[in-house]
Amino acid sequence: MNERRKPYPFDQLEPKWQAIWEKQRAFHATNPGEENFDPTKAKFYVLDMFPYPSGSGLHVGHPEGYTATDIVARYKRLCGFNVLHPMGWDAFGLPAEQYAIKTGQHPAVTTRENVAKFKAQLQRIGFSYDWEREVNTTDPRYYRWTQWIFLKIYNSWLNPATNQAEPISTYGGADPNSVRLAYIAEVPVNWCPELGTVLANEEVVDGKSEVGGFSVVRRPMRQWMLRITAFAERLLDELEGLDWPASIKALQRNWIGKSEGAEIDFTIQQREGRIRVFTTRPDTLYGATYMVLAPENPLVGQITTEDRREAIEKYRTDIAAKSDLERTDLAKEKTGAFTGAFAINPANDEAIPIWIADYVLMGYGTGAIMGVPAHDERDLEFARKFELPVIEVVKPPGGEDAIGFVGDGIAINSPLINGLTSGKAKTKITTWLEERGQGKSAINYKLRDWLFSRQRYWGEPFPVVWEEGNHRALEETELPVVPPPLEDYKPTGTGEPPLAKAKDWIRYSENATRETNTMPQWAGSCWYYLRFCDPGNHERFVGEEAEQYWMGGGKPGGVDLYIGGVEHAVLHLLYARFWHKVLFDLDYLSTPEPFQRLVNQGMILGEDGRKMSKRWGNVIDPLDVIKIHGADAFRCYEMFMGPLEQMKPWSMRGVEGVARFLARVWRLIMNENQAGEWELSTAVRDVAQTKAQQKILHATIKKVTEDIETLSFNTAISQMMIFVNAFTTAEVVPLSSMRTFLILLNPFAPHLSSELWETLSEKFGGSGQITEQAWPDYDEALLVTDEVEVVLQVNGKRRDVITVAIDMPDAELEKAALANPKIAALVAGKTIRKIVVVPKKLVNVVVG
RNA sequence: GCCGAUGUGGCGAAAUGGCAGACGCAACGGACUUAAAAUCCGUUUCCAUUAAUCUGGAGUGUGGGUUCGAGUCCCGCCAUCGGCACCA
Repeated sequence: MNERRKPYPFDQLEPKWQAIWEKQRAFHATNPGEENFDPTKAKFYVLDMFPYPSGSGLHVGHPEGYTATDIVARYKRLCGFNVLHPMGWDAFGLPAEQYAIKTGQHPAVTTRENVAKFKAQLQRIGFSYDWEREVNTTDPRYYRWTQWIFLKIYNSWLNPATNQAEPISTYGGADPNSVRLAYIAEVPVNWCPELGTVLANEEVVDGKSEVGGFSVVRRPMRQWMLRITAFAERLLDELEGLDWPASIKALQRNWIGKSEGAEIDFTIQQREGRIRVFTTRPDTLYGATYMVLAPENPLVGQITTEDRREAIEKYRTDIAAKSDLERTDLAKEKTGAFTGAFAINPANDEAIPIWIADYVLMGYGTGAIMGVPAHDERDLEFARKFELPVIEVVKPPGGEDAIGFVGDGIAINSPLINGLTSGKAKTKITTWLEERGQGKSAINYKLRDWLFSRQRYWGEPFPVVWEEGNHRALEETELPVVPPPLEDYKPTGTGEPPLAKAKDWIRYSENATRETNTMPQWAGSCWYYLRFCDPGNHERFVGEEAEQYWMGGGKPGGVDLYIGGVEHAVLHLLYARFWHKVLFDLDYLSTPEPFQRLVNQGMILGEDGRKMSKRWGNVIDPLDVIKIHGADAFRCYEMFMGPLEQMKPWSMRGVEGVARFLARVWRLIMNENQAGEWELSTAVRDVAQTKAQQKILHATIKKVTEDIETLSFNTAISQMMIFVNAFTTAEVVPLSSMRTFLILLNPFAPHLSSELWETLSEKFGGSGQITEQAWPDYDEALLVTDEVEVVLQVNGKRRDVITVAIDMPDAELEKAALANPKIAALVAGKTIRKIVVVPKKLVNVVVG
């Protein structure tokens, strides 16, 4: 009912300091060449994954990572670094467009409103972003350069000789379009006939459209593709040197999906031509008793015999009607059909039947496999279903059953390689095939080229026009290509993008029309970290000097710390690395990798332990928390909950606990007078610290410093609590202890510490705000005391503890232990086998 | 199935191979108060035992191992979570 009294006036001092910081440009990072730039300072670039500004505003998950980076940013500034800590908006996307379809309101308007809301929320939490560097991917001044980078990609190719992206002009072949890093291809997309539109994968749930639940089919359409597969090997290799979580590296490795093996050519019986298969187990070639083509493989029509044609066509039609989900259902039985044709196994010249089956995918390898049922689970299942022969060709090392054994062993029933281990057999058979022109070693990747076009309105238009059926890139001077205003954002229903409705806009010239597809949402986020280095540059996507300073400086270079959610583990982080490498090859960038150190914050669950969602009614709004406890308490609680990377449930009680801690800090320095006003406590005096106070202060400096470096914010806060607990009972609170402590607290609770710092300065003097101070050093010598507690053990079990001089020699410690009555009693009558002495820690007496 | 992560009090969690449970929440007891809130002080892993805050034992998912000593290192198993999934 009646509002509870605030434990300290955060509702006044927090907005006060936020206004001061903004007015003073306190967190503005200066670029080389800018006024006040200090070349003696080292740079530190700490970055958040910028958000999509949705209509519902922030939830408590967003500020978790943001608070972590803010603490690091504030800490590094106090340590004397020139810190780049920016924020922006990844604002192209579906919700704004769908809202536009419903209401007719232009997505730009919706976006502007949402951005304002997000920004106000972030500012209320007191993040120290350099707002002068704010970027928005939907701003023409931004996406002009997104389009410019597309032109660079379009006008490049990967030269196999150098394994680098080079301008297309260095390509000597006849058809440059066949090697461009951006190209056009007919690829299957998710087409929803009911909605009359193409859907992104994320909009398809269980084979149905997310909206309406209509069925979605695969349909080939003309699409822009980016040749990311050309960089597969480098994306894989250069992952190694990055300071990223092992799990994220594993996810990317898995996504790239490198497989080493061989391509083997099988001739077709009584017919011209060959069928090429990819296998990771060329050593099992003698066990290949049949061959399977993907149903969509174009060879199927050519090789099928007349008597089998009807059955094959029926099978292909059935498969085409199936959704991806039905097709990949692992629980279902294997299906397939015999083509009537036979292939010749190059190892033994035996004829083996050629089947088609949907367990072979057109999109991986060559769309054809050799069936080795004895040593592949899927092939075995298929062979059993259709009664095909099973020949064992690998003997397991452990003597288990050879049929169904998929590991490495010894080759058998394989004249050329009998007796060899699987590894050696692979090499030998591959060499043998190579000599006869029937195969070669090969590497395959699961990674596919990036489908880069969308049939959407609210995205970056392509800087491309079409002339007589050919695509042509625009000149850089023609950028930005701005989308036309539309009255109706609905999909056309024909599969043509909404931009196709803008008849005037499409007409580029007499005989050229504009590309009407737009880029996917990932485009803008592929390079935003570069734009932050120099957001106002009108001449270049990022100035050379700025790029070299922020991305090139420092030891490995790049973004020094990047924090964000795991959901971007593969897509955003892989796409951005890809673009970065293209630009690096083309000499626009200083480093081959964008993000040196990556950390994923764990998800924050609701108080009920479930994922926060409207459905469960367990969503926490940061502003509600801030209203009751203040932004500093909110920040500190987010960090105190547990390790940053870990998933953890929210607890309002927990917030109260942290708020109590901050109130204790306040009351350590402030006192409430008779009139109910806060004034500086008379206990705070400019006196020397006691030895004990000095020790705990230095222990706190050490712990907080180390914990910030390792992002262990929860234990840093614990230590500060210990510090405060130790001082609450003190009758005299030394000024110097408080000043140092406030600097340590500043990155965590910037408003409170700023206010208290100012109050102390008013009374005792002192220069500058807390944000202008230097991070304190600790003195290791002050941490040691004259005496230490040494644990006494018998056979590894703690029996007593004694206090001794810190420098007591081992021999004396041993003596003291044996003289201890408890130890003596336990040792009496037994043989002492050994005595382990750990100086300053323990003595362990081993008896037998 | 494959890959990855995680298992510690009533709860969130701490612990360079060296006193398991720091810090916080909750709970209980006390001080202050007419009362409550707030604040401050204390207790709080479990079992047994005790007048006791003594004392003894057990204890970090589970079974082994290495070690004077293991939450921590090694091997096997179980459970939970996340990702990928007919990728030849």
